[in-house]
Amino acid sequence: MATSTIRDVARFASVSVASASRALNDHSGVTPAMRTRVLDAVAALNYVPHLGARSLSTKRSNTIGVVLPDLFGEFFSEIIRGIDYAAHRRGLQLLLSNMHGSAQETAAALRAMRGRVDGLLVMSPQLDADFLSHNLPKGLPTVVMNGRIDGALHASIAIDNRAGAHAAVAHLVAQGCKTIAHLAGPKGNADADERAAGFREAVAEMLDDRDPLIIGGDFSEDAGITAGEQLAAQYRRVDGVFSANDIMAIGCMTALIEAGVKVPGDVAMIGFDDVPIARYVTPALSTMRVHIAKLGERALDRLIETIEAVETDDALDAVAEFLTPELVVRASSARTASATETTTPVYREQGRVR
Amino acid sequence: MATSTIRDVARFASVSVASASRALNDHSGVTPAMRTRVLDAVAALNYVPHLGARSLSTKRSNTIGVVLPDLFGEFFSEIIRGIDYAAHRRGLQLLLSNMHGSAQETAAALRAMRGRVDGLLVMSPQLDADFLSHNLPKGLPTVVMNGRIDGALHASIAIDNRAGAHAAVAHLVAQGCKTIAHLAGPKGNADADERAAGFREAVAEMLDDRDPLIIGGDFSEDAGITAGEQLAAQYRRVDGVFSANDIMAIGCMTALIEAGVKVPGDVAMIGFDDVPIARYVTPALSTMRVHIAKLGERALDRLIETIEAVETDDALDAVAEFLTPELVVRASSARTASATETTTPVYREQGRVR
DNA sequence: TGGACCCATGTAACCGGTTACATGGCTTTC
DNA sequence: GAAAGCCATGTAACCGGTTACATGGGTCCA
Repeated sequence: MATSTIRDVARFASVSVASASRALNDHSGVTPAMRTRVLDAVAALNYVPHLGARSLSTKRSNTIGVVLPDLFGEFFSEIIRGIDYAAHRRGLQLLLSNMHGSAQETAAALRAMRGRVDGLLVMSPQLDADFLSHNLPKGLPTVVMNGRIDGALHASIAIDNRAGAHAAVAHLVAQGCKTIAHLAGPKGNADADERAAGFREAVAEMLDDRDPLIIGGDFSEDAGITAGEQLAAQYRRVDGVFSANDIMAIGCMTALIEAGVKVPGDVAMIGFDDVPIARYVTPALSTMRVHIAKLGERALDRLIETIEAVETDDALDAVAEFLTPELVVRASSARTASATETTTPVYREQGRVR
Repeated sequence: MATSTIRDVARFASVSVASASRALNDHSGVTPAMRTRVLDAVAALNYVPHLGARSLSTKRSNTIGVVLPDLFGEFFSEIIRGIDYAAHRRGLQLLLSNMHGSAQETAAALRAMRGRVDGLLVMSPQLDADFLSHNLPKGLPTVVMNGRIDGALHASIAIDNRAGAHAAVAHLVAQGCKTIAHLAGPKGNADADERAAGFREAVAEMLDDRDPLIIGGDFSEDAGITAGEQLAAQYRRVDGVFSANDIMAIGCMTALIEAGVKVPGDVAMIGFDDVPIARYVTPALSTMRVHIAKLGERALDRLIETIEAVETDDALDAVAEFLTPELVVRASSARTASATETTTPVYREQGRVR
């Protein structure tokens, strides 16, 4: 049963392919009689349009390319969920391409999008602007999530990591912490680097500490455990820890408690991201909530704007947009009697461009 | 800067389009001189092939369509991760289509795949076989994950929910439970229904209980909490709970503990799935581990086999394959002194066809 | 020296849609 | 009653690749 084409439909209905096409796409100027003849033929032959062929001639694929790095669980699904939600609303499909590994592979993934998508969503905390702007197919509308394209060549949307770090430190200080350490993410990761930088600024500002303890990590639970063991062996030095992500914070907390250090009694702990697990650990983890799904959703919305702007020849300037994380206070940092599990928006600098 | 086509490349290099195409695709019978001329032109014009056009003429898209229902966090990302891993190894891309909502929408999503993918991976715990086999584009190799296509029209791969339920009950019985209740998933969901059926069989067999308590749920945490409150109010009746998924088990546990019921002292608890959170709650949750990523990976592998079989005209019979969940014992069910956090494979019936 | 053969290259058809333009039958209008 | 105009339909070109087949120059051998 070879699948049938529009020419089969036309032949079966004894009309021309042009008429068949017009009838199928609800064009004006088609007789009702014609329409039903074509539709009958479609039903009889079980015809399904070949969308690849269609997009070749219309230059529209109704598909958005999504290129993501290797992401740990929740982050990945949440961002896809956000993108998918916005795409679905518009009847768009998603062509997904994870880039495990090398820059070369990423370049290949990017080129593989040419001619299959109407626009591109790229997330690349590891790659620099040069590489991207050199490898993105020209003429393909693109929105960069969470990277650092400084040249303003492309629209971008990112998490305001600095503001998040400031808020986290401010919270710990408000809880009475005097010596705060930072559990950092992998070097070279844009988010991790910015959180560390924000931390440095904040402790310098609020505690006049210009040489704070920064423990290297890689966003993994094991790194958190190692850090916790290290801290426990010398814990007198710190009374607060700001971790670059939740998973490390959880590992660190586990190790500290295991070693007899009280959390939050001896050391207050705060993470970053608000992954679902954060709520379930004991003590529940305070964190800077990043609305990841919204990041994806907003990115897709902006991509659509960009695509439409290109179509109408509007020049749309490639502004950077920021999503500000939200402070979520839970038990792990609650040293004072004040309420836990409250979320306090801080450092609203939406729209700020660096 | 209009993006250039292969004809531009050919013109620039003063060769024919056929030669350009051959040089680009490493065909045999191309002079080194010719190859370099073409490659130079490609570099000069910054040419990137239009993959949509290519797949139209080769009838190969190197893309796999993935149609999933609305899935809660970890499950979604894990299955995509598995599929992506296997796809990536083969240089394939993924065209993603979530189906929120109606059957009609799902049908649309399925047709939208025609002409854009080489094969289809469909997951549909909610939809029945008739609907699927009626709406899947004919002639498109398909593997159904986790659904119930009984007609053996398509290859399928699913979780052995019955075996999982048996193992869970067997474990609770081994822990000394005499009266076990089931916290069920949404009616109409194939997985949920099978887990409930397996539970019924198991308690009838092992405890001679033909009318066990089954509490309705919908896979959400809230449903678990409600169930826990209900149980606490009358908890003398049960000393073990088998929940159809982990999230409900966690909600249930929270509510029980809140109400002063000891877990596992008064009531032993076991879930299903082994989502990451299971390890982190207190007490850590025993569960039937489903290797979700492997499900996706295996599904893709089988799809490739199917595609290759179609190409070589081999008849490949559409056998159903099952993945057996693995018992993971943690604190929530540890009433005897025996080891916790051990995984014991049980009910290995891999390859069993119903 | 000429015919057979090989092989690198070119010409043009094809994949399956869409759509600009041509066509021709009908109504409208003087 | 014929010219003008409208509108439903058909013809064929086009999107950007691949590839079957034609072509023609060079080598080999009788």
